[in-house]
Amino acid sequence: MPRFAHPDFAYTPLVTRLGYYMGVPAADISALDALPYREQRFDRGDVIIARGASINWVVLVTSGWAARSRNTRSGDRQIINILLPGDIVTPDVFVLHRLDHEIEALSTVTIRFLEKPDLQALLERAPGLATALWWAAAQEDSIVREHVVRLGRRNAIERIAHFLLEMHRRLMIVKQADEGAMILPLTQLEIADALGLSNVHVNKTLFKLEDLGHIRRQKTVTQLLNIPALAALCDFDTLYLHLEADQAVSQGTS
Amino acid sequence: MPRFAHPDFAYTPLVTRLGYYMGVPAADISALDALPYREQRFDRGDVIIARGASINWVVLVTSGWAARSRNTRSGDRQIINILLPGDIVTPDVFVLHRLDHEIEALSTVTIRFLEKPDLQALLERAPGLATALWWAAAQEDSIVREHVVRLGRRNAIERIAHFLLEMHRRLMIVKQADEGAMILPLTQLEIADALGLSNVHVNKTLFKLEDLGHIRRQKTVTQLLNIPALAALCDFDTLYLHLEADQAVSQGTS
DNA sequence: CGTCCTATTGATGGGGTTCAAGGCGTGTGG
DNA sequence: CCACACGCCTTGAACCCCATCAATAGGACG
Repeated sequence: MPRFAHPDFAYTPLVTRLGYYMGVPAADISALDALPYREQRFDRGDVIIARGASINWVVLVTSGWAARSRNTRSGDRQIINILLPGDIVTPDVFVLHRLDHEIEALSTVTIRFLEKPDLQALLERAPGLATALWWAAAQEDSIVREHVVRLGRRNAIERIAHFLLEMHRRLMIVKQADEGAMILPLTQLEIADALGLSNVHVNKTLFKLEDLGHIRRQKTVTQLLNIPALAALCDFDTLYLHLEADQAVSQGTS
Repeated sequence: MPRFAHPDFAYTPLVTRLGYYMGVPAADISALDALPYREQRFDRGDVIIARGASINWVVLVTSGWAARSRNTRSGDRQIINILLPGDIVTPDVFVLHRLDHEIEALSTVTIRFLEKPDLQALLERAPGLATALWWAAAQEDSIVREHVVRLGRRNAIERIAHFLLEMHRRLMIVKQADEGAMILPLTQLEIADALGLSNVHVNKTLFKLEDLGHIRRQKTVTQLLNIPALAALCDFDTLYLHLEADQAVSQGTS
């Protein structure tokens, strides 16, 4: 049974994550944790923000998993992006007045609400924080663009391999995963709704990945037994995560 | 043969587009046109910015069509978003140092390059412009999210209908389309690469839409003969375009 | 100890891909 | 000025990946 690194309790996950963006003083960034906030817990399945709702707070994920999702007329659901601890739920709250999609809890989550004026005042004092937050928002944009490629031009096994690798990388950034293992609190239906597949086919494809010896699953723990093989299988390239610290290590292939 | 509204020659398409964002003084916005710039023409098929290139300019589309795209190892291409006149090619140039996808010319395009410091200085003098540009960037994010839904949970005919409606709306915003017609300088292969389909199936599906009497095609001109029927077919809802001027008119359905 | 949700597995069918061939328009060079 | 090449469109045929349907098993929870 793999052990998981302890989260860095000194900081909120977002502050931990922003540390990946080089060139900004740590003091600027950690000032974010000093802002007054309200926190609320939601349970799996809860709608955190409804589609069409007006948004008036800066909203962050502090713990647990959530998702941006859309429900179609025919009853299908598409998960647009998974939101992990450290993700910004409402990056555009200063310019968009209504949310065009739904925010949904995928596990028990803690959501932090900041007052817009509070953050605005802080950003004027700490311009480095503004830059770092902008980077975080840009990173999510990039993740969504990669999701488009995943849905448009990869088959089921490639989509799932790519998805697992992305989740693992993103969890590592906020110190919520081990080198080769992570906790995935997702049902196969939720993976299916993220990847544009059916739950049945997700199930069969997960077994295919296990039979290949690339992953192992035990309850909510997913082990990545052979990350290079997984990356080769789906042409995974971390350029889109814009982790400058990585650039010396892994140069993009294609 | 439909006639097309004359573009508003007084302004750059981006300035025209930013006029859709209410509550910002027009003087702030039109100051954008006063910035010094360099413009360059590209021909269909040219790579405007290569994947992995470092980005040092604020880049805008002034005329013509371009695309964000990715090529997979197996030789497939996925078009992530179509860039029209008035679109911002590098919204994240101030925080990301390399482009994770390719910018490609889909027709003859004029690309405008602004110096980062020039724009930065202007934004300090005209904060309303900063807000409006942020809105434009947020609108593109939203369009990409909708693309995820389109790829993940819609079939071929719905994808194409939805795509045509989106292109028409976006062209209307920059005064490049008539009420019921537009010029689409795209090959069927390019539509296929945008929608995750094959060119063969795009061809057959376009005929299906014509047989239904919803569209008509003559060379590069595409007419939308029955927009309500098209919208009903694919569950098109403009909420994701965040056009405040529309909100009184069309409330979201689902 | 029933109930509900999730996981699992097999069978069937269809939407879309792939392969292949022909037509059409446009540009280019002899 | 014609011949040819090339890119794009069009159409048919065969196939396949994945959806759908259905039925069972396995927890978690009250």
